Amino acid sequence: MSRERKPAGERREEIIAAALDLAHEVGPDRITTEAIAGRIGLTQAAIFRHFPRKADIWAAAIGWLRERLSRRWAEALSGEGRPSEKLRTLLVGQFRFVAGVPALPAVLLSRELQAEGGIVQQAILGVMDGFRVALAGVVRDGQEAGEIRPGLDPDRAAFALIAMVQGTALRWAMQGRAFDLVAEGEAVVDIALDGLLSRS
Amino acid sequence: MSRERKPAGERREEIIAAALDLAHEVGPDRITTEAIAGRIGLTQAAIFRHFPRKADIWAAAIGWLRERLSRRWAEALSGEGRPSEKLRTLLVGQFRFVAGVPALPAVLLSRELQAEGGIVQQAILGVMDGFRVALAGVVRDGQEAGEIRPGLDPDRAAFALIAMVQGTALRWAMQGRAFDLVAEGEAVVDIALDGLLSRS
DNA sequence: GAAGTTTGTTAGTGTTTACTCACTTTCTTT
DNA sequence: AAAGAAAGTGAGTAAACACTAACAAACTTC
Repeated sequence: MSRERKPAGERREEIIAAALDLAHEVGPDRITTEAIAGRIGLTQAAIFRHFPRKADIWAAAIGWLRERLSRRWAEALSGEGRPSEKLRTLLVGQFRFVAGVPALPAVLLSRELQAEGGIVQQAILGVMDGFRVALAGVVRDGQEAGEIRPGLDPDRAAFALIAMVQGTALRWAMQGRAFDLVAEGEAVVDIALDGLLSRS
Repeated sequence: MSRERKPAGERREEIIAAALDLAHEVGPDRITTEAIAGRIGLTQAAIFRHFPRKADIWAAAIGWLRERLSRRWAEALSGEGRPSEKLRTLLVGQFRFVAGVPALPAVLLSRELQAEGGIVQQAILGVMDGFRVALAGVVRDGQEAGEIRPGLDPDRAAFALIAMVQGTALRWAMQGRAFDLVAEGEAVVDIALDGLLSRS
């Protein structure tokens, strides 16, 4: 009495999407295989045909996020524009991404993905560190171009900027996504960048 | 065969402390009443003598945190010093607090405390908003004293500063508390405040 | 078009977990 | 010292959950 039958790749995507949706709605640690199955119209047991263990769903979801994030950064970095403009693009892009995957802040803190000996967690941290290095590079470019205050440690500045983005996303998550994250994010980024720029 | 017997108030404190410890160790949504009981040397059933439902433990824990946070802010605000110094004290104080209650970031995002119709969540948001208003006030003072750039919306600046603090705490939590939060926090705060100050 | 593979179902199983109940032991009050 | 309240124990229950096993129907391949 199978209602619908789809190729495995497609079903895996559906399962990952459902998991991320549910992470947003009920929290990453509250998701059951039953809920995932229900959302895409399958029985609970069918999930295990595609992911032998529940933790594998998280590993796959993280991989999915990782890929999209890296691609987005690469695009922004290879683009044209002055360093200060690039910085803004990169940071605002982060807000756009989080707005599209609202579960992200909660997922990052979830212990669910410390499964498999924290390998998944390590992968995330690696991606984030890549972003930090990229940001620091742009800050350095900006200093050489005379656009950004010279007496500033680029790495520290990158940490501060990332913290601002993530902190704003955290507040957004805590307030039940009650405000427009991208608009608020732009305002915050503008204040932060203003502080970093050389003043004439 | 009761090993030890303590007055209810004391036991409640112990339970709250154990819950916060465990939230740090295994994550807020992974805590079991069994684990709490084990940590303080009681049987699981004894927990329910002090908190009829598990969610009540969270409500109490949040109350505990709320009280300490408010007290800390009040002290910093009533102190002496120029506005920029007060800002620094307030922000660094936050890092000290989080370092002392490392579970905090994860607890804030946990769905566990959306129990009781989100009343607990509302309380948290209220406290945080109080902090934001206080910060904005100090920023305004700083502007009037000519210490802080005038063309700046104090409320926005307060949001940005809080985001920086919370974002740094988030990173600290994600990295398994692997660096000295207070030291890192001071560095980040210094960069942020530098950006806000009037330059001579 | 038969054989094999892939994707799904139904019906479980063992474990974990919040919570209850009847009873005991310690502390307090008079 | 007796009575009553407060704090704890031991044993259990129902529900929820990840995961399994045996079978069925749909695609693929030759």
